[in-house]
Amino acid sequence: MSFRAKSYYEQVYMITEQIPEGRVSTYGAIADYLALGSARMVGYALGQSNKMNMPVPAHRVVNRNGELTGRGHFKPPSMMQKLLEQEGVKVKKDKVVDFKELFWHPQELDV
DNA sequence: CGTTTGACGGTCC
DNA sequence: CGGACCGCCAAAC
Repeated sequence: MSFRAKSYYEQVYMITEQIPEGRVSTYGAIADYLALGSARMVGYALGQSNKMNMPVPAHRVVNRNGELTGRGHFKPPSMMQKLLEQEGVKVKKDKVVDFKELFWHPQELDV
């Protein structure tokens, strides 16, 4: 996949939308794939995604530790965990269970 | 164009 | 285990 052309944010949105259901990715992984900014850029971009029309599954993006660090930005902070569990991702104490197994790297798109 | 702002990551203590 | 710091860098103001 070779996006480029759009702003850094849009690239983040597109990548995030490609995250398969029941899988999770990390800010760092996305930033690494884009090879542009750092994990902060991804988190910042996702923050804007809320206000956009595109239904970006931001709940599938967690930090490199598998923790739902961004849950505080959802309407009900518990929504993030709820959505994940609905997709089959078990969450315990704000952490994704078997995170490394469910971890999805954007690089999968190139393959 | 300088300053502020982050949903991170890693290190240090 | 958790708090303090620093580095990262695009976008909004």
